[in-house]
Amino acid sequence: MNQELPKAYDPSLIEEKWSKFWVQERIFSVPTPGDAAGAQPAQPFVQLLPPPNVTGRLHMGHMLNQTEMDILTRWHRMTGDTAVWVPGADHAGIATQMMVERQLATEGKCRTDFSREAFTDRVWAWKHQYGSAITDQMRRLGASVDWSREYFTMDDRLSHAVKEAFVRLWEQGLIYRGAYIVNWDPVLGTAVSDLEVESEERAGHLYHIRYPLSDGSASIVIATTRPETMLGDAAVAVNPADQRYRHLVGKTLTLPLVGREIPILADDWAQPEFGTGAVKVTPAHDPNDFAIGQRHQLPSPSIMDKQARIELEGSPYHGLDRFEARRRILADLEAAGLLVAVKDHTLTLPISQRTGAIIEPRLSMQWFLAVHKSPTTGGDSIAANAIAAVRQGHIQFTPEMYSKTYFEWMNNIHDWCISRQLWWGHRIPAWHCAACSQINVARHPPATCLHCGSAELVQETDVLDTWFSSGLLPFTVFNWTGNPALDRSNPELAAFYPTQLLVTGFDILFFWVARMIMLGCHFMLELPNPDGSRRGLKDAVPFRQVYIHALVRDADRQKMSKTKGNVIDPIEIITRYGTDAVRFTLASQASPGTDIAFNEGRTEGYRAFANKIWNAARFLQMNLDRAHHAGYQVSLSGHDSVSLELPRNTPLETRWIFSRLSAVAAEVARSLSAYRFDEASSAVYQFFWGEFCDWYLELVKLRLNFELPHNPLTALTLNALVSVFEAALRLLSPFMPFLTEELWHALYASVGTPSTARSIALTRYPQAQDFAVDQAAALQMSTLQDLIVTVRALRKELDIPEKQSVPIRLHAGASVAALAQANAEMLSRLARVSHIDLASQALSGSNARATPTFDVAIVYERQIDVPVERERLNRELARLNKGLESAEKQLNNQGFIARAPAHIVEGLRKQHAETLALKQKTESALAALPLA
RNA sequence: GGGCGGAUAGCUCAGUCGGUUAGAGCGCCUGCCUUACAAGCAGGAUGUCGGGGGUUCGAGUCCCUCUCUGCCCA
Repeated sequence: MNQELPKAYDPSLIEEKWSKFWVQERIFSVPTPGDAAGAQPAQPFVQLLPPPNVTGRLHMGHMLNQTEMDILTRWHRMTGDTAVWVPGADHAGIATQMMVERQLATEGKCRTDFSREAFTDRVWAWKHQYGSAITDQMRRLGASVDWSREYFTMDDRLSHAVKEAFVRLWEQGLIYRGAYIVNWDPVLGTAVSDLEVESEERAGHLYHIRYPLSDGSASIVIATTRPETMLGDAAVAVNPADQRYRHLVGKTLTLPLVGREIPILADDWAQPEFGTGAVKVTPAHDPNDFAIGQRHQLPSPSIMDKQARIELEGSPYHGLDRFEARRRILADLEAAGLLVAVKDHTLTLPISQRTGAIIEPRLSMQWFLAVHKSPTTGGDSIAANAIAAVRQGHIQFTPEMYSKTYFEWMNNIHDWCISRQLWWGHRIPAWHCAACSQINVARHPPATCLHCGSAELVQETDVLDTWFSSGLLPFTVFNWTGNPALDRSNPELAAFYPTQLLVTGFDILFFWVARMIMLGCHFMLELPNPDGSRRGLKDAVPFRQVYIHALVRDADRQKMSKTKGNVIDPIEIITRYGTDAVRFTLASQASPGTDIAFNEGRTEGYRAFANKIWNAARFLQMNLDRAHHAGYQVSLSGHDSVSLELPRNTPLETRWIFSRLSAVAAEVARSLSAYRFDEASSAVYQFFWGEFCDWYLELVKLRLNFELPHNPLTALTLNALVSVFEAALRLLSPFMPFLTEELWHALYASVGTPSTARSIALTRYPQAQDFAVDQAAALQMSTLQDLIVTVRALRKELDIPEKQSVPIRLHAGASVAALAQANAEMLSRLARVSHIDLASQALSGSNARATPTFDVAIVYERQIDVPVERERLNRELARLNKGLESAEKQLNNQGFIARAPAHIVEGLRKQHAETLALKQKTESALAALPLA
């Protein structure tokens, strides 16, 4: 042995070392497969890390996501799959631009002080300086990503692919430009998508304003919550069925303060019961009004600029902020006697997710992706394919209910506004011709207009929505070019597309997951399968499985938020407890569909678990040390060749522990394939602590005897011990990669053989079939455990000092009796039993306990606490009676006997008989209690 | 308003196809410094499965209904 392990587990001493080792040694790098036609890599297991914003800091959601992905990746890698986990970061247009603008603000500057190029240079500089913060944090989590494949969505390679995708969509007639009402964020000065808008209820007012008829004969009172928009009114609408206004339809009104004449028209949109039943129509500043305007061919005068200031040359309100304009207009209307009423009204305001500004619906020129239209090149629409891919089961959601959410959204999806009026992002590859005003969309800047030949071309200033580029990632990270010849011979696409799994939070189900499905199905349908056959939806999908994970909340189940101040910083908590303990905490609570209440108490518990394993390793180390001194040769032959044939003289506990190992391996595999991280981690925890440490290590102490130089039992046990521990470390390694890596190397060092791999992560994951299973031994061990636990409980009750050994009397069938006698050493060590007397009669009385398989009594003169014992027995009796009652009720039911399956009836009969026997014993024990 | 969930021990959650007396972790109580580990060991207590109704031989589990509660969309 080279180095002794410190007495207590200290994660800070080992974690940095291994996270550096994994990265520097490129342990998780997966080489590009040789060529597309060549041998496929084993079974691929490919995942994309949901790219964090380059501006981001690691939060608990990331940590949960990465823990789950890492457990699955390490597990698949160890089962022999080609596990590729691709990391990267998102340029996050809006967030990053805001970050840099804030930085400029501290220097007293703003974006418009710079040229576009100078500004984006600043953003790049920012990115180079701070942009790796989140990926640096990731390394501390032990995420086994392939860093050689790391990307940034603004890299040249990806930018090129984004441009290509845009041009192709344009060529297919799926991208159009037009003036539509969009959600305008006046702080950012850009359009944002519906998904980036949240709604908020606020107390406001409903203003009733009188609009006089142009002929002066009458007037109409309209109701509005946004009176300033009246400057852009194009009409007043009333419901065609509304008797109050029917006679006025077709007449014109004179718009107060403006003097423009506008028509009164009939439209179903006007609800008679809302306000006064008459609504103003402002097509350029309200999506519903825009629709009315389209139906009635109204003009749509725009009255606000990009900062939501009134933009109306010659008007007294020109240049005023929208809310200032509102106050002035209301005052002026009131002065003119036209403000009829002001009523309290709760209104739902659209709020920009990013800036918190009130969204101003604004008519503007934007670029859209048509999702319901078939491409001119043939095939189904983007939405149709995306729906079909899930409907036909090519993509499966876990939990399954998210597919409903997905369908709900996809079935109601609108064309996607993909343009943003930002400077940071992928610039739309379009050029406007100053001569003929036509648009030129091209892969390279055109010298002259394709339509009129003019050289007066101006490049489009808009950039693409960030989610457009991230929606392409499942194929662009594998070097998709859009060039059919190149893509057909691209070995990475051939080997790694579709990816197997996407693990992410529900918050980006629409933003990202749905967009990847839409764009993936659309583009990859064009590319033939690696074997040259035509690709169907089944293989065009970007991933086959989607696992939606839960939200990490605080210990009181509150959502973490900066304003509440309850945000748990993963790095801070890792520093205190170690990464492995935090990972295990998350895994142990991660079951599909359930939010995680992050409780530090549990993390403390799992740090104790890590410490427990650490100390088990020290125990092994100590014994290996002794073994070496005593001249024993211990072998740890290989991580994937545990002997399935145990030597004939293998003691019971070793037969048992191998059987358990096999069962736990099966359980972990079953759980992980169902994303039951909670069950998998609990199975490993239970095995390691509850079986390996609590029982096996204690029993092994009986067999390790270094007094005699060549005790075969000692030799055999030592070899089994290191094999089991080594396998258990492998079993645990996806959950606790740091600890297991350290101890695995230390174990090989202690044994004195070189380790069989550079990292435990590259060894074989324990499989059920790797270990000898001995059902008989398992059953015997379980009986002995019962006996030991029963004796311990009895001792406790009799208040026998822990160190004092006492004899027992045992009444049981011949095989159980023989088993106990044959393992008297075990009973002696674990239950301090000095001697076993067999009894031919059933044992009852205050020193005895009965179970279905045996009765046991302790020979000890001290009297028990009679009232306490009476209470316990009565409780026991009540429990047994309850069971009997329930069993008898069923057994007396003819319907049950006739209809229930035979094994159920048999089982119940057997149980009834056992319970009855126990009841009689309990009753006589009760009767035997002295009256006190 | 539309859609989707949830309610089981003090807390956080499991509970498979409806099947025998409903489980785990944490917490709590009692005893023990036992040569790997006090970050430990041993033992123990804890339930009207939200209320009501129905289906069934049998319901925590399936159906209806009510109450409370969370989320998404408009």
